[in-house]
Amino acid sequence: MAARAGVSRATVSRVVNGEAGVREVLAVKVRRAVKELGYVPNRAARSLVTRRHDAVAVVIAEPETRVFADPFFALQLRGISKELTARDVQLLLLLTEGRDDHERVGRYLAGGHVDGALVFSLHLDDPLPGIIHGAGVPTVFGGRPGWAGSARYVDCDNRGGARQAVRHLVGLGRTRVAHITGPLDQTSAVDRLDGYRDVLPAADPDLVVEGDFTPAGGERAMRLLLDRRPDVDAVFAANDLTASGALRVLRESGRRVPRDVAVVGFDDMLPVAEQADPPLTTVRQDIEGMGRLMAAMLLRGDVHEEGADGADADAEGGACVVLPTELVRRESA
Amino acid sequence: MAARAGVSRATVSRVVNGEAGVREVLAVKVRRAVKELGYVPNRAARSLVTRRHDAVAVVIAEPETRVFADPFFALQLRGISKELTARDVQLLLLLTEGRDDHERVGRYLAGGHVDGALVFSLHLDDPLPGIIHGAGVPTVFGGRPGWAGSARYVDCDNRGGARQAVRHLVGLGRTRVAHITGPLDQTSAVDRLDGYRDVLPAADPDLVVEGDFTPAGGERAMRLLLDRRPDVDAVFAANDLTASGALRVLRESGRRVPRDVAVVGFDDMLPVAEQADPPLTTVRQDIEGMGRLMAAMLLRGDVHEEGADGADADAEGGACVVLPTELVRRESA
DNA sequence: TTGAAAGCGCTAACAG
DNA sequence: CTGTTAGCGCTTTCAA
Repeated sequence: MAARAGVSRATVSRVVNGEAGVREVLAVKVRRAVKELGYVPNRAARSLVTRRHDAVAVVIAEPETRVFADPFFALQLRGISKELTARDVQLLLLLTEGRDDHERVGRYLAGGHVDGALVFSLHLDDPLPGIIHGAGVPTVFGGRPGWAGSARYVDCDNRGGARQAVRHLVGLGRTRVAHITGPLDQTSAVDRLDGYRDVLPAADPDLVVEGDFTPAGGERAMRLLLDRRPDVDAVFAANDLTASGALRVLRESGRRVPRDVAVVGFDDMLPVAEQADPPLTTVRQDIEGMGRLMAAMLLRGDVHEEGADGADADAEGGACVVLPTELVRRESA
Repeated sequence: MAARAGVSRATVSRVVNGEAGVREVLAVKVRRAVKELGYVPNRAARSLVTRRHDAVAVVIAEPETRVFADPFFALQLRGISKELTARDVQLLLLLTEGRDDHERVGRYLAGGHVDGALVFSLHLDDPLPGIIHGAGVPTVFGGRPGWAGSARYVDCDNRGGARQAVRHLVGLGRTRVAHITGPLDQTSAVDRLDGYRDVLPAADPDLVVEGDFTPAGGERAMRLLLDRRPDVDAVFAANDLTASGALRVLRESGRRVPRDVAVVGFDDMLPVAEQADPPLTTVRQDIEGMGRLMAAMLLRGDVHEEGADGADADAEGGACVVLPTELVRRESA
């Protein structure tokens, strides 16, 4: 390689890594040789000396299958992938299920094989985040972690979004606004419930039923709700999947949406929200953007943009970023 | 490390890598030192000399968002992850969208940074598989690739499964059995259609409508079907998502399932099939098992089992494995 | 059975 | 600005 270009290995290295201070003549020669030889630097050798890896781990802690039914992670992953690709950083996927895996992941991360970790852990009592935190690897969490500490994370404004949803319902003149929550061992669900309470602090406790972010959970909750408060005239569902289940039950019960009962979801998961019957009014969050932001934050730099990305420019080392939400009006409310 | 155990680095290496021919006394010392120091071998240094990486790339070529609405990949990924974890092999995720990405991925794989690739590419005209094939990396495809060549792949018996479904419908006494296909630029969709035709070679062409594996596509197709053949008394939908869309339209049209129209799906995607109204009779395939098998096949070894895995033991270098399917009866047919 | 020594392919000081 | 030199941490001959 160096021979082919007629320069020293050091010079090749400088050109390949885009360092300044190489005469253009030589740089050209090197680049030509690179092309001709199809030269690709050996990452192992490089990271052996630089002590960087240009790789980050994405840890998804999910004992349940449920997650996979939800396009949520997939979208976030895609955002992460885009950002990492733009920076030529590799994405290592670590899927866990169960205790043993936690240790394994902890060991792996502590082993220093990656430059950082992006972790998703839904449940408040999950020990994994703690383990990872202890591993001493730079980490950014997806969604606000459950503890009080000072972890860096990216989340959407769950509470604010919930307020938007409920205010919209109230603005429609609805007076018996129910809320089907998510699983309350996840901060996103808790925050959305808090948002509901912000607007309706005096709501009848019977109007709040716990769901689990699935359509089946939404159905169950909606039945219970109808049972306890047949006069309910609006429902804020903790996510679109839940809303779709609720819609089904409302239809079965002979109620018209939005005339009899107005429904608002959360997420704006397109295939769900748009296909719902009627199409769902919901709170949009930029899931893919959150993914990009997580990666950018971990790697300390701005998001590599691809057009005007409204999201949020300032990813610089901030402790946490909370992305705004937006109410999307369709027909259900 | 070597010092701590009072032996040479060479000996440490031998113990760590489980090579035979080290006196047990020394081995014990080394293991103790490893534990005490929390020593983790440096993968970069190792792969620099061994020229292996203990890492495989999972390439998911998907220009569309659609994939992510389908838990299919997620499940397969999980299977892959399990198998790789059992072998202490890292999973690198490569998501692509668009031409540029294809080249990038090709270059990456050709660069020899991984020991192999597991690739998912849905569309027959996708250039990516060819590029990867040309990169000279050991590769196993998820699903039968569209070309005639000799690629290694793991798939389920789409055609046989379709036959099971259609025979079941025929066995129920249905005489006007329709088929809503998947997108016909994917082999799985084509194979399922072929299976339908195997059983019903003389079926009215009007009974076959193209869908796209989504609920929305299923709705559209079902409407068309009802329009063209209002007397249809059974539908074999190319997957569960499609079936769920069809069910909705059937309900709207006032038809009873299965009394008026029997419906069978494909995949046995639990959250979809079980939640459907009525619960879906469908063709089950072991998606997670396919993932495990892909990994096992790539790495040339049997599946690391975790209990009695009925799937298929013989992953040894075989050119391709086609997993059996099973009809699961619920209420829709 | 064990240790000494060489070197994987690269980058980072340091001279020149 | 460029080349020379010295390792990064590991495995692998080769001797002992």
